[in-house]
Amino acid sequence: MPELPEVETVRRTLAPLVVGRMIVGARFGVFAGVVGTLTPDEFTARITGQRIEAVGRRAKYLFLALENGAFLMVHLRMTGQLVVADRHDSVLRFEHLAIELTEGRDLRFADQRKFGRVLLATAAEVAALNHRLGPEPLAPAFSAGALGQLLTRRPGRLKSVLLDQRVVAGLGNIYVDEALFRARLHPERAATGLTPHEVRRLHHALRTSLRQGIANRGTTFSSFHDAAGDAGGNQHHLLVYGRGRAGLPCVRCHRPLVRSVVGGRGTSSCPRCQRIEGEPSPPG
DNA sequence: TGTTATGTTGCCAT
DNA sequence: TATGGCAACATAAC
Repeated sequence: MPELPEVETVRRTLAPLVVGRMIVGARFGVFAGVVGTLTPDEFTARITGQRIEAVGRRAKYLFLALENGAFLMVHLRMTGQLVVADRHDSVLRFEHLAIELTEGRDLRFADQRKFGRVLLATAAEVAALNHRLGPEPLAPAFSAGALGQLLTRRPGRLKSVLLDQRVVAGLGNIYVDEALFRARLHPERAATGLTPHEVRRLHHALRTSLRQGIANRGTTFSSFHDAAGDAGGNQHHLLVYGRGRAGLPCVRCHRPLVRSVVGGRGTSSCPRCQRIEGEPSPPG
């Protein structure tokens, strides 16, 4: 679930709940590997006493800036959740870490599949990660021309290239499928073969899909919740994602959507509106 | 009850 | 070096 709009939704709900509060301790569940290679004691010792100064996002990463210049770098992967709760609230299902804050609050990290991580990172490590990632698709500098330049250098299928975080950062399976449908582009088109007009359509579609996701506070299928524990609403506004398997009708041409596998990822698309060759036909 | 799919990404082989 | 497949894990649905 957590792609750029979901992570941004967590950031927005988390920030007012933790910024300005100080870390006073930490508790661990059975999976201590959630913090990487540090032992629970090391992790706890290094963050205790630090005030949380800001909550930032880059791609699908969240960064909690600590006053000593270090960062707590969080990646939710598939099923990670970051929730603020009261100290005495019951342990969450799949809870691996509780960072204890002032005023009796906890920042809890839960993750059914144990892929997510809460890592303590230096500013240099954060800068290195930032350097490895492609541009933020909602940043003002991310123009259609910039997208076109990135795509011309990337062989491979369009969907796979868009999912590569080094090309554009923050896109995932949901929003790529949504954007490709909006742009009427087949996911298996060669990324280098788009016309300038198609690149402009894709650029607009990406930003529209992401902005809609944020406006709806993220897409919740099962596990995604914001830092206050609330589900998102964007699942009610998806055009194609998850709809190909059942062959639900295309909202544009009303013919059945199809499911395929592209780059190992389940993919929903409209075989009529998203053609591999040439311009798609008008609806009807 | 076994098989398959799931929002991500890093590793390994080619 | 770039790309594609798969594993990491737990669960739900078929």
